[in-house]
Amino acid sequence: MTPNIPVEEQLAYLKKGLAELIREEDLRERLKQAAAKGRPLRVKAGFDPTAPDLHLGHTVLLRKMKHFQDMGHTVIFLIGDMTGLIGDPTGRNLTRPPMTRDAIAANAETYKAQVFKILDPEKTEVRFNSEWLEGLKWEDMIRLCGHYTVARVLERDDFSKRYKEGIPISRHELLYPLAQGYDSVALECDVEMGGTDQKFNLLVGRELQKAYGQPSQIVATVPILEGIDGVEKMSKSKGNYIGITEPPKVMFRKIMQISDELMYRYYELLTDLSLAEIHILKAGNPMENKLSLAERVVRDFHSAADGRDAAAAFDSEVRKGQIPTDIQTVELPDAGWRLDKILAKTGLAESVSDAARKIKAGAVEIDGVRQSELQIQPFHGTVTVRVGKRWLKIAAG
RNA sequence: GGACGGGUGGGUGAGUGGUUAAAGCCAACAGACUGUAAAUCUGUCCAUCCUUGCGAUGUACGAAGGUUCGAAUCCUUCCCCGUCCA
Repeated sequence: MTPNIPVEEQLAYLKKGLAELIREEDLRERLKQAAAKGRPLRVKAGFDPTAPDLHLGHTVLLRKMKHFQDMGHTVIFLIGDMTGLIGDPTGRNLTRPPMTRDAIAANAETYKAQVFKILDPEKTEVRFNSEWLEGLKWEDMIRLCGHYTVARVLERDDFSKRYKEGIPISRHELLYPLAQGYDSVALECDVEMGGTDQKFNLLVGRELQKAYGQPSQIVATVPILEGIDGVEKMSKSKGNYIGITEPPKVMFRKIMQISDELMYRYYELLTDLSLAEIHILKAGNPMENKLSLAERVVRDFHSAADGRDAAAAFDSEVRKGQIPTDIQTVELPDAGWRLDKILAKTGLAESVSDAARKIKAGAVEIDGVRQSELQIQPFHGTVTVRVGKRWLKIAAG
């Protein structure tokens, strides 16, 4: 049931941090109806089944979904197992192999474990779009396609760009927006959310719902979070992401790596601080602010204790240059006393060649002594090896 | 079905018979500097071997063959992609 929160108050809360809301009037109206009938709104957001590793970029959206839950509404976490077959438009022409039921189920579990760090499980429906898409017959498909023109699909920015540049577009990709729109029809969504890059697809949902005799959903987009490089959007394939299941220390360090400018953007999109509060922060010490952001993020996805520990570790290891306390120990592999081979075998370097390069570059230390030779003196007991920012204890047998 | 054009290293993208393991740029990785931020500068960026050398060997420019002392570069076949015409 919807708690009795005044509509205007809900609206203000939900609007905060949105990139765009189409249309505000409609949402107000819908909220009123919901309140009058005691029926929570159905708010959908779709996710790709092949990438269950969520990163901070996804959490911008999840946070907003949570806000709808806070207002008593129902959130539908939709896993696009059918649309996932269509694949990533920016990728090569590799057709995605159909996922097995088991794989999809496993991914779903992984998703749940992650999203419920933010979402309230009680107010979340987890659904799969194969539930309705799988059963569509040719006739249904034809009717569905009949509701949308090719020209309109090609209006989508990335399609038109690819088309102009002669980059292949396969026919099935054009189905993606329709399928996603149909999801809204099947679920009778009141609101659909997504990143700003999803705007086109979200709008298709509005049109299709109309075509199927339903009121058009409200579309709410959230800003796209830049990756830690500060340039491209955060994405796993670009390697500029911070995964929400990454260990506290890694998470912390990655945040410390971002530029000062990006830091405030992260404050805006990844914390509940108001714009006014962030504005005040900007007058303060950037280093302190960044440390505090890093700790805050770690706390959100791990625990307060983890946040403190990560902060302490950063302070001692990075700022004071002390040796980490949690270095793993491995047995000395059977590689003779050639340092390059030892590094390769223990995974400190990608290959023997890579190890040799790193040694030459002066990135390798044993017990604090920089190494420049491949051949090392035999040692007894355990030594501490550093390669760049990676540490490992190696125990001689 | 026809006529053209194209497929190069993680990504872009040069290179049309010979210091080309393949320019430049981006990413990445190290080092310096710093707030281990960013920016900047420097170096590295296929693998293996050792005698660590501007060393040797192997592998690499869609795939398979062929021509040549020598091919990413020429020829043949195949695969894939785009454009135009039907």
